[in-house]
Order: sequence, then C-alpha cells, then structure tokens
Amino acid sequence: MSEAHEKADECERRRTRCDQLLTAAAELFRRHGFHGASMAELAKTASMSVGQIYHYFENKEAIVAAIVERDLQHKLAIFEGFEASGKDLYDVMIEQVDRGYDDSRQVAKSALMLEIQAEAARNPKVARLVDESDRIAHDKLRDLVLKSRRGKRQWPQEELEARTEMLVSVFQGLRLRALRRPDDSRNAMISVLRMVIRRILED
Amino acid sequence: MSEAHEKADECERRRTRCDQLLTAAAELFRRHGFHGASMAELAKTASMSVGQIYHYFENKEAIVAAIVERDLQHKLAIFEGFEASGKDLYDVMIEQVDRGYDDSRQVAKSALMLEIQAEAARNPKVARLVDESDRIAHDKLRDLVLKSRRGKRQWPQEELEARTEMLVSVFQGLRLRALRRPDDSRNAMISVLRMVIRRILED
Amino acid sequence: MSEAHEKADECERRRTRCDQLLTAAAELFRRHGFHGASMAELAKTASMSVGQIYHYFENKEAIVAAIVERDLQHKLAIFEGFEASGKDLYDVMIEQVDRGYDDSRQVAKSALMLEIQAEAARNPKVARLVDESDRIAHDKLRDLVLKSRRGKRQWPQEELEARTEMLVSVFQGLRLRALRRPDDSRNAMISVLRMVIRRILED
Amino acid sequence: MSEAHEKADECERRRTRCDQLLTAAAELFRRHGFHGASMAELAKTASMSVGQIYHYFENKEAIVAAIVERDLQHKLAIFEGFEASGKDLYDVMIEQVDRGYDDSRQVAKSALMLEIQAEAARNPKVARLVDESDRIAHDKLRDLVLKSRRGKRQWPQEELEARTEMLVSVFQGLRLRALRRPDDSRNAMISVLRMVIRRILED
DNA sequence: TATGAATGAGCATTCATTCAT
DNA sequence: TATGAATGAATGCTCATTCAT
Repeated sequence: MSEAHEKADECERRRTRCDQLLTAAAELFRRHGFHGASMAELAKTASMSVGQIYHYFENKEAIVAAIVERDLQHKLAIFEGFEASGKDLYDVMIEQVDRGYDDSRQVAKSALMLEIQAEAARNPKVARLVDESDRIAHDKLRDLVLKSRRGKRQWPQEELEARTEMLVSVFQGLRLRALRRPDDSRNAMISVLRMVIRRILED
Repeated sequence: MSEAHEKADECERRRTRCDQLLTAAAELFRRHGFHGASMAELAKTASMSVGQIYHYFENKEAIVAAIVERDLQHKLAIFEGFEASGKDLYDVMIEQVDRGYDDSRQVAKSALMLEIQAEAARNPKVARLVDESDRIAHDKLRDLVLKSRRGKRQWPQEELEARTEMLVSVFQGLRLRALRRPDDSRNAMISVLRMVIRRILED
Repeated sequence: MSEAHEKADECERRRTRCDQLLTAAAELFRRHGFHGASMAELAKTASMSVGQIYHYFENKEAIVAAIVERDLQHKLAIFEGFEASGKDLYDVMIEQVDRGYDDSRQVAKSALMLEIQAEAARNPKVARLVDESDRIAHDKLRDLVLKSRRGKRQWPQEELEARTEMLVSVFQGLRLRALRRPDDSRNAMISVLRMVIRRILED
Repeated sequence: MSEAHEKADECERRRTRCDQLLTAAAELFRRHGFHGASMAELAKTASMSVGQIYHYFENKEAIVAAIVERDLQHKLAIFEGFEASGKDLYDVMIEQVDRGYDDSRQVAKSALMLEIQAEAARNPKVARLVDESDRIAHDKLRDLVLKSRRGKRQWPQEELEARTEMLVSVFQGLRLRALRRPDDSRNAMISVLRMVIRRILED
C-alpha cells in the first residue's frame, strides 16, 4: 500500500475511533452525567484503553467540547439544508414542523443537551464553549429569518433577534418537556406548534 | 411547659432546620451541581453538623427529593393564587406576561431547575418525583386554561393538553435561554412572548 | 473528665498523630523519594487512613513543609542551646566538634535533607520554604559568629557572612559525604574538621 | 565503503546519538527531577523516537547510570589535566580557587549532582554506581594530595584520606549552598575558601 | 441527641514500557 | 532498524457515610 494511502487510512481510522468515543461518551454522559461517567467506564464502552482516550482528547472537558462542536455542526447542517433547498424558512418550518417536533422528542439527545447545559451552569469553561456554539447557531437562524422577510415589512433589529430567540426557546423547551411527558399527543402538539411558529414568523 | 407544647416546639424547630438546610442545598446544588456540592460544605452553609443532616435526610438523594417537593408546593401556591384572584387565566397571563418573563430570567432559579432536571435524567427515583410534581402542576395549569375557555368554543381534550403543554414548553424554554443569552432585549422578548401566549390561548 | 482536659487531650492526641505522620513521611521520603512515596503507603506506615492524613495536612507538599519546619526548629534549638550555655560559639564548636560531626553522619537524616533539597530544585514552592528556613538558620548562626568576635577585630559584613556560610557549607558537605563514605575514620575526620572550623572562626 | 568502515561509522553514529540523549536527559533530570522527566519528553528533547531510546538503554535507570558514568569520566579528565600540568596540587588549587568556586556556583550542574545523589539514596543500583565513581575520584584526588606532600612531612594514611575527603566535602557543600544562596559575595567567599583550602593542605 | 473525625472506595490523569508495523 | 500508538497500573486527592463519644 502506498504511503499516502497509509496516511489517509490512519486519518480515517482516527476519525472513526474519535467518533466511536464521542458516541460512547454522549451515551454515558446522558445516562450518568458528566461527573458520574468515569473515564474507565468510558474506555470500556468505547472499546479503548484509558490511555488512548487521552491520545485523542486532552481531558474530560475536551470531550464535552467535541460533543458540543459536533452538535453545532449538526445544527448548522440542518440550517444549510434549509438554505440549499432554496425555499423560504417560513415555508420550510411550516412544512417540516413535524420533523422538527420529532427531533425534539428524541429522549437521548434531549437528555444529553440537558446534561451539557447543566455542566455549563457549573463549569465556566464549558459555559464559554456552549455560549459560543449557541451564538453561532442563533446568528445563522436569525439570518434565515431575515431572509424570509424579503419583500415584507422589515422588523427592527431587536424584534428580529427576539423572534429568532423565541423560536429557539420553543424548540429547546419542547426538548426539555420530552423528558417529562413522553406520551403527549403528537398530532395535537404539532398542530399547536405550527400555530406558534406561524405567529412568531408572521407580522 | 407541657409535654404537648414541647413536642410542638420540637416539631417547629425541626421544620425550621429542614428549611434552612433545603435553602442552603438549593443554593449549593445550583452553584456547584449535585455532585460538586459536598455534604461538608452543605453542613457549613446550613450551620449544622454533618451528622445532623443525616438525622433529617437519609442521604444526599433525599435532599434533592425534598427540594423538588418544595418546588412543587411553591408552584401550586402560585396557581392557587391565580385561582383565588378570581381572574381569568388569559387576562392574568397577558397582563402579567412581564412578570412571567422576569421570573424566567432569574438565572439562579433556572440553573437549579436545570440541575434538577439533569439529575432526574440519570436518577430514576428523582425522575419519578419530578414527573409526579410536573404532572400535578401541568394538570393544575390545564384546569385554569379550561376555566378560561368558559363561554367560548370548547377544545378537544388533546388540544387542551397540547396548548397547556406548549405554554409550559415556552416558559421552560425561556428559562434555559436565560442562561445562554442574558443580554436579550427585555421589551422585544416580552412583546413576542405576549403574541405567542395569545396565540396559544386563543382559538 | 472536665471539658478543658478533654480539649487538651484532643490537642495532645493531634500533635502525637501529626508527629507520627511526619516521622513516617520522613522515613518514606528518604527511602523512596518524595514522588516515590505514595500517600497510601504513607497512611499504612503511619497507621492512619488516607483521608486522615488530609485532615492534618492540606496536601503532600504541606507534609514536606512541616518536615522542613520541624528541622528548622531543631536547628534553632541547637543554636539556642549554644547561646544559653553562655559560652562563646568558637569554644562550643571546637569542644563539640565531635557531636556536630556525628550528627552529620546520621545517614537517614542526611538522606532526607538531600531529598528535600532535590525536591526544592524542581518545585518552586518547596524551594521557597527551604530558602526561608535556611535564611533564618543562617542569620541565627551569623549572629552567634558575630557575638563570638566581641573584643576581637571586627570583620566586614561580607566577610562575616562568608565565614558563616562556609561553616554551613562544610557541615552540609559532610552530610552529603556521609552517604558515600560511611567508613571514613571518625577520629581523622574530626581532627581535620576542628582545624577547618578554627580557621574559619579565627582571624 | 568497506564493511569495517560501515561498522565504525555505525559505532560513531551510535555514540553521537547516545551523547545527544544523555545531554538531553541530564538537562531534563535537572529541571524536573528523575521522576518528573518523562520518556516522551526526553525523546522529543533528544530528537529521537521513544523506541530508539530503549534501543540504546534498557530503561530509565540505565540512563541515570550512564550520566553518572559520563560525569565520572569528566571528573577524571580534570584530575588528569592537573597531573599532566606537572604542577603541584596545592599551588594549582590556590591559584585556581576562583575557578573551583565558580564551578561550584553553576546552578544547573549542582542541581543535577543533587538529583543524582538523591536517586542514589533510594536506588541501590544507582548508589553502587555513584559510590564506584566517587571512590575513583576520591582516590585520584588523594594521590594528587599525596604527591603535593613530596619533600614535606608525610601524613598518616588516615589523615591523608581525611584531608582529601574534607576537600571534597567543602566543594560539594558549596555546590549545595549555591542553590540556596545565589547572592553571596563571590570575593568574600573565595577569600574564605582559599584560607580553608590552605588549612586543609598545609601541616 | 449531636458531633465531626475517620474511613476507604472511587476519581481523572500520567507515563514507562512494549510491539505491530 | 525505527516508530510512536497502545497499554493499564499507579498516583494524589475527595467525599458520602458511619459511629464512638
């Protein structure tokens, strides 16, 4: 095998292992919390040695950082998808409100988000990471909201930000609620959610 | 002093001490997280000995449980207040939307809520407590929503529940966001929030 | 037993335990080095639990600090003894040169001194401690040297310091050498040492 | 190229690499201590791979051993220089007392010596090496002292050894003190040192 | 009844050494 | 022959809980 191939393979392998680790970490953090998940258990779950984890990540905090980053990339990809579709945000959100709702109902993902936010509330370093990631996502969404206003009455900057933020609040709120009320009626919730989103994005 | 009086005094004293402890615990859990707050520090903050804490509560978990319980009583008292005022929920919420918003911006309270929800995500006993508390509060709120529909078109049960739940989602979402975006414009947010609440509570 | 007695007993017990710990630590540091001695082994040697050690000392470094302090007190006590004897330092040193030599030949003590100096060379906090302790001892000795010059030609400040420092160098050098040459002739060494001390303390 | 040449080259290369490694190791041991210097850092500092280090040395201990050995060779070379100069030790030492003093003030060298002696105090293998090296150096110095007595009253064997040993003690003591008192007056110290050396080497 | 000293399991992290490539 | 990724035992330190006083 050529050297270049070997390097590419190496790189690929590394990414795979990292992903494996992050997935295991996400699961464990969600189940036991950031402090409750031990590096030893993490190693076992990810089928690695403890030492190897430290080869990929400087410390436990860096693992959270990577999870936050991965989550941000995921969100941005969704927004890109919105943009690439060429459709108006308003239309996309109304059309895909069910997909948005279903995403918020993923208990595992919601519990992980919760754990990360909780860790951010006690660990300033994590708070900074989460704030930064959050700001990027919020700004991206705001731009989409702004674009969807083309040809309509323009909102003052503060109102634009507030409407964007309300969208975020609603979806994060739904995430939280998913943990408490797994049995709520999907149809009824989606119907109310659609009304709310319309209200936020219309004049 | 009669024996009965002594007993009542004893009881009173016990309640006071417990409250003192729970207040200290809430503050510490919020600041350092459930894991980060040590029993020793808790004892010092509550001006008790460690041993005494174990006299009042079986273990650390039981303290979280008691905080959840106290929080529930607090929420119920607020709803009772609504009811006792004889006013319509819709009117009250629209009138007092600013108070509701300001409450959601209390970082300390929000962080504690977050910590409790996170603990519920990993500890089934706490989950059960939080679920129970949450269900009572949701039901109470739903009844208020229902009452405010008197003389108007009646909503099907599922829609009623969904609208109630959406109200809860929005406010819990705002709580979460308060931790990430302390600088959002109060006026703009309240204005959008008012629109959203109207939309949820109107036909 | 009266409360005062209990307290005194408590205090006494604490001191005893501390001493027990310091003695064990000195022995282990000497044998395995500061890093090679583990807290677990230290606990076992001192017949304590690991947790208890941390009740007495903030961390491992604090144990070294206490050893350095104890050593300083020991040195100062010797100097006080010189002073209290009312005799001239010169006479005392010449008379007791054999005792000074024998002290420098205590292999355990010398090895511990070595380990502490070595740790000081890599750990700035320990360096500060050792420097401070050393300065106090040097200054005390210098005062004794100065006193012994009463009625004789006065030495310039720098020369006074240099002679004092040379005394210290010789004794610390002997300590080091004790580890390499346990079999050197005591009589011959004491005889040469006496000549050297005379030379340092005479005009 | 002939095979023999290749072998010689190989040998040369090996020696160079070893030296490179030992120099790096001496520096790191001095700065972080024997325990504090990691093989990974050592490899990086010496521009080698970790594996290669183990090709040259069986383990970390063997590196200390080699440093001690190299140090011994260095000391012996100095003594050979003395001898080759054809001058009398007494004269040389008095003339060059300032050079000797300055050498003892090299903090880096002194710290390394200290670290090695400390390691010898806990590791019997290193102790044996250091003892061996030390004995050779002491004997060499004793021979020089003896030679400088030609034509003068001969000292008994034990006295000869003791005077030699006192010389060593003084210089090693000065080394130790260099770490504690970097600001001592050079002139005053050299002047007292000269007196002391004279006293040791004269009748 | 009230105390807080004592316990020791459990944690994140490091690093000498090995060995597949 | 040379590499450096992988291993996992060992470390200092914390803290929920117990229990002798």
